[in-house]
Amino acid sequence: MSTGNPTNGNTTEPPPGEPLDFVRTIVRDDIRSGKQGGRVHTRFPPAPTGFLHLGHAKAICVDFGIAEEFGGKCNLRLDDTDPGNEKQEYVDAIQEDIHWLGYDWDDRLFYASDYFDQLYEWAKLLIQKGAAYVDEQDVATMRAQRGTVLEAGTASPFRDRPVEESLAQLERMKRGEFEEGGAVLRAKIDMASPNMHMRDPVMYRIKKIAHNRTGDRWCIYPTYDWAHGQSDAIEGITHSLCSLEFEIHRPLYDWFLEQIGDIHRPRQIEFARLNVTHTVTQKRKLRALVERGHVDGWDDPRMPTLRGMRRRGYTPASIRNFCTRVGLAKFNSLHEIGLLEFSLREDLNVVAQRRMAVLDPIRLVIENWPDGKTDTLDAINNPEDASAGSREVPFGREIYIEREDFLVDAPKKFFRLAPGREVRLRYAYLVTCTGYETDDDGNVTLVRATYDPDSRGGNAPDGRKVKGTIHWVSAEHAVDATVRLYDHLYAVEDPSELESDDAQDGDAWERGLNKDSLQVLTGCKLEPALALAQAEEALQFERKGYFVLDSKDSRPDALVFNRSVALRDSWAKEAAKLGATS
RNA sequence: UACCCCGUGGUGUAAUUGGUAGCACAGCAGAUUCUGGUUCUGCUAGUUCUGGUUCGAGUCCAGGCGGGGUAACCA
Repeated sequence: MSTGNPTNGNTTEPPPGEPLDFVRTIVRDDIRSGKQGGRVHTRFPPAPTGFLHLGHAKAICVDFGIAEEFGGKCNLRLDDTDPGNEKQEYVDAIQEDIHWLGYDWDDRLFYASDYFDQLYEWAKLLIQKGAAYVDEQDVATMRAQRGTVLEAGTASPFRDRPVEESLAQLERMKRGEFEEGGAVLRAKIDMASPNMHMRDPVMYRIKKIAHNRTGDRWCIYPTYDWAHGQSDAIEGITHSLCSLEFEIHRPLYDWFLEQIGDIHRPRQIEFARLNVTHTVTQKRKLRALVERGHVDGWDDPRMPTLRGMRRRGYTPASIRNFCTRVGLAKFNSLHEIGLLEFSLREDLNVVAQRRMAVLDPIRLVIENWPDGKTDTLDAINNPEDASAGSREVPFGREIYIEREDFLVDAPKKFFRLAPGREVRLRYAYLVTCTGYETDDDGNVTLVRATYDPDSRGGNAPDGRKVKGTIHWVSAEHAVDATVRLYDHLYAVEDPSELESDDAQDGDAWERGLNKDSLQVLTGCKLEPALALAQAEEALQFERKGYFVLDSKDSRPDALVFNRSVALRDSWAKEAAKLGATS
């Protein structure tokens, strides 16, 4: 997948043709004009404070994708400047998930903490230049002094303390001689700036917490603003791509680099983060869903985390394709989840092995089939891929069919089984319904039919047309399984709309959850070949959807399958119309 | 309310930089089909508004309207 360009050193060629999004246009123009020596070097900088989700997938595709397309490189950098929330588990998971998505950083795995020493030296440099100072006020005071978006802030009494004093106090901060919150290092910029981030932002704060990588060597840690741009500079990043909310940080990003002076100057470019209907892509909200038990964990198949989607049966290609379809812009957009589902079906359609599985079984007895006789029929594994070959499927006198494929009183357009009607059993025989039985409540318990002995394989001997084909599973050979049907996490299209109104009710968005996002079906009847299903093997249960063996809960003697996505169902639309008009 | 960013069919995203508004998804209609799947064909539908510059404006200018972001020692 790598399109690296080692022979060309640091010269790169823009990709040919095709309209480019605004970021790629900038990158291409920079290459053409020779900026950054024609080099492209990006980075993906996640904080190791949670698992990667669909929103990250977009950023990964942008960061790694652009580097790849232009023959450049992309670093993986763990932005570990907030010890306490960071965990090694996340560091490992992030790497695993990026690899799974299909990207790689070679030997360029970095941590912001790799630069703590350099950052400290630069901090002293800024103090010496009179561009930073140690402030010993408490948080609340500083907050009050910052002013508001409407009013200018006021200067800290420490703002103009002597350079030597700040230098000495910073050293004391580093040695742990202050309590947490006792002092911070601040950039000296402009307390009246209309941009709040320029009102003497904090560069270092004290946290007496051991760091995942640096242990207890430090008790002062750089803030995002002080760490990020400098890390980019150190790594020789050319284009530092991030989301829109950092737009207002850009003046600060540039200011720090300007102050340091003679170092590499990356360019920050912001683009819109990914929003998808019927789900959320914010770490905070996903965490709440897990902690409040609305889902079974970060890898619940309903979660838009990469791990959840993987378990659900999403493929790396489908996610990557979705991300390129979604595009890159500065407009805050909300993408239909249908596009994600389309991307999944598109990929699965060509790779999934077809199998037959009856999810809501009802017995069908073929009255003229000899008792005890078993036939073995040939079934195609994948009509989209001849090389997938075929398999054998056993057939007998009693089979299971889908409850919804039989109707006592069927409308004309219902091309399935009903008294007196003929239907094809996929890859098997043509059968005609001769009757049915019900229980006391009127529920159908059994369907009776006769088969046409000359229709083996499913072809009518006289060429008569049989419009309907239904799937089935031999009762004698059926394998039992639990099947989990997943639907959208949220019933509402845009969960973010729920939280806006009432500030008191910060968790209002949870009320938009889809109560039926998980439906567990037990006693499903599968064809024998499904007993051999492997984790992450793409499967299509014919006429029902794409499924995958659950990688966590399935056992050989208690199979569990997850529905990745349903098939498009034009009959459902038709049926809805019929229902609506009658 | 201040500052910054952004407004193109239902959704999202293009338009050779001032010259025929294209593509994908969704929707609708039809064809094909041993999956009501797939595939194929056709259709519906759009430049936020008002002025200005120009032979010509989605594109440039001014103003309005609308949406988003920003007042953590999170990133």
